[in-house]
Amino acid sequence: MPELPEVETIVRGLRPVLPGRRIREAQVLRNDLLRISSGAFRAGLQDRELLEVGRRGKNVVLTLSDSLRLVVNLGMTGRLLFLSGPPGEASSPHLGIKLSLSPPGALLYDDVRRFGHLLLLSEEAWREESARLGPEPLDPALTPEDFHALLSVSRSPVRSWLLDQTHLAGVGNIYANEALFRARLHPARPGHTVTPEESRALLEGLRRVLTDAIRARGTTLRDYRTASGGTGGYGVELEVYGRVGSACPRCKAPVRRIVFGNRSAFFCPRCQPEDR
DNA sequence: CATACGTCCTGCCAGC
DNA sequence: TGCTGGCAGGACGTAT
Repeated sequence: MPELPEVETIVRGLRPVLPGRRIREAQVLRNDLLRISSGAFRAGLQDRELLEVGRRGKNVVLTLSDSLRLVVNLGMTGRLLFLSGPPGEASSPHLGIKLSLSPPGALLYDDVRRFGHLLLLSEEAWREESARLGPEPLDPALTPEDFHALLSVSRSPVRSWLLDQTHLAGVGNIYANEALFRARLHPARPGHTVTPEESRALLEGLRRVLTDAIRARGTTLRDYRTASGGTGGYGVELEVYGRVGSACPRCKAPVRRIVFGNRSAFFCPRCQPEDR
């Protein structure tokens, strides 16, 4: 899916265009993207103003009038697209939700696999949801000491730990693997064996990778698009993710792929030795 | 409680 | 050419 850099890119694309617009009408073409009835969803959005656009972890958070929150989680293949001007026949085969806006424009949610979902929550309900997520990796308030304290109480492989949104919010498989490469940590290292120095390097690597990816407007492997429909350019900068067999950019050893936790992990066996 | 694994869904691509 | 199996950025539910 869209991970933190992709969601942040979408948010930055929507921020200049959504606030100041009102939802004239909501259409639900795919019911299973919602956890409430489409009638309740449509009624809840109708005539609400769009006030703010934010992000928490991998969620796009739209603040509406009456402090309601429309929270969009894009799953693996979700797209959130803004169309300006009068509603054209913006038809995609997997269009799930369409919000018609005034002044004229539209916000579309499109999702091939439909692993994503949209929530319409009160301010209080959103606060509770948000509290279940871990800290934001780019928040300067998260210190290396905090980070190590969180990681070092887990017996999970560090790659799995990074993917757990209750530990840290926003990291997915691409950037977890890239950060581990930069920190020279084997993806299967149990969290509690990671030293303070190593976890400092991991947090630094993670922050560098995430900020570089935001600068490139994210990684488009296949489905991800920015809010205006563009692609992300970070794919060419990936050092290990998806690069089985190609030369490690540091030492030229062939990149390996292993599977655990039902996900692929990519790493350099020489730069990221399992034992230490 | 923490951790591990299968599952949801569709599409694409390599290999036969 | 056409089919089949494997794989995909996520996250939830269930089992242990």
